Amino acid sequence: MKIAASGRTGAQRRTQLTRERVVAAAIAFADRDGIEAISMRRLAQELDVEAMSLYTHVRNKEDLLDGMVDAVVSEIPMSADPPDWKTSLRVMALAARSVVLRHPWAARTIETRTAPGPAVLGYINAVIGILREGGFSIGQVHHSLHILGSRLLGFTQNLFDDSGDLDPETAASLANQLGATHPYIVEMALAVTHTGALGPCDDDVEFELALDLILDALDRLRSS
Amino acid sequence: MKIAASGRTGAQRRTQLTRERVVAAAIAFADRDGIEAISMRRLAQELDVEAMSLYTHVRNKEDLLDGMVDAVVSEIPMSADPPDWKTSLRVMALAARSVVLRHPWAARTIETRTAPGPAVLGYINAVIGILREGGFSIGQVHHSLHILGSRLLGFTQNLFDDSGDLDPETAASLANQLGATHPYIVEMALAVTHTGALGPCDDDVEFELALDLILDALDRLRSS
DNA sequence: AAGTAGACCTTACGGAGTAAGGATGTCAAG
DNA sequence: CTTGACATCCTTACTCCGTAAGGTCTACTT
Repeated sequence: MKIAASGRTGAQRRTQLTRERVVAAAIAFADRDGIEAISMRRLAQELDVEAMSLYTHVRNKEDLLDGMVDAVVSEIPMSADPPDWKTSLRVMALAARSVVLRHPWAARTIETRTAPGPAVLGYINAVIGILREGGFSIGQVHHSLHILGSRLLGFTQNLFDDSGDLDPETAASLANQLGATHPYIVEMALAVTHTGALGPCDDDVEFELALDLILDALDRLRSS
Repeated sequence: MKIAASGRTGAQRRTQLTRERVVAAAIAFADRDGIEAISMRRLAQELDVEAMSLYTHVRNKEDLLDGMVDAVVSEIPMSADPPDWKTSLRVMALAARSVVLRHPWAARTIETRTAPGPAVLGYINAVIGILREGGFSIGQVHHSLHILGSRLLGFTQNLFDDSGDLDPETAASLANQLGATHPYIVEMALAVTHTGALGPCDDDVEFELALDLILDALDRLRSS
């Protein structure tokens, strides 16, 4: 019996609420007032709606954050025809950085995500693809991802960590699904299993390898 | 008139609550149940005390987290007499990593801190000291910190960001205070000001420089 | 004995996320 | 035109959070 409820013709109150509109509003809100300003109630207010209505389009707040991150990542342009791997990667890293700088909350939020969305998968697939096409072996690509670290976003670290603990059945079906659109990710993921070409990822040796590469780089910086 | 309150002789209920005990309990709790399990109420329960009692020893929850991070950083051993800069840094990075791995919540929590505690300051001072003694110029040290990035903890990024926006007066007194114990930090901080030897830090060029160094490192990795 | 200071407790407030269920509108089948 | 399924949005209510305000108790000083 609220005025607002009876004064309009139901669903077309203004424009239909959708997941996209909710996520977009959340991003704009976070850009303006910071990520900690986002609560379901306040976001709802921003959309001229009650808090619980958001749950029609978003499973919960975590899901909302997932959506925000994925939307931001999808802003990163991907060059259609890449030159050599090095400039491709360079351009990509700079593009990613500029996008993340447009959304100051993004870097921190990305690091708290656990499941990658479609845009994130596409992005990672592209990165791996650049390296593979550039002549890197699977093992070298794996090392490279560890070395690049958060430099091209930050969620690459934990991406393949769980690939070991799902049964072979679902793993195979998942690989088939992804294989069509994200072949490089599947190749990488399959290599980083107990039975794969690389075996399970040993974070300790990866860290040491990356560290030594960087220390050598510092050495060269020193004598220049 | 509660039983718990009258059944003991006041302050020596078990052992006095102190900031150290509160922080230590919080760390143990977070190690066991994850950082998101920590609430003032639950932590108080863990210490057999009411929530508000914690505020006698901790300004607020942020202060508690600050304390936790600083305590963890203080666990990182620092070699008394360093050999060459490269192995010193290597040992330090590996030590830092092993400490952070003992506290899975630490990496993420560190990145949300804004003000460094004494242990963090000591740690950063030691890192800069290693590089300076190793023959790096101030500018080279600055670049190195950007390149190392989160590899030796993660909070180095934003440390000097605010050094520009405090008036010269307090800056000078602060420099004097710190100078005795943390000379390398002061040297670095003074260099990264508008009037300092390096001028204000341009994050964009720092990022590009670090990126290019890493891409070159990948290049060498590829042909090996 | 009286006063002071500090450690700890009680109560209470506003805000968070979200479970459960109700109202209202759209639309297809009878 | 009616009916009923379905989606969207709202209402209410619950538990938990951080912490402000003020009370009580103990130990120590004077």
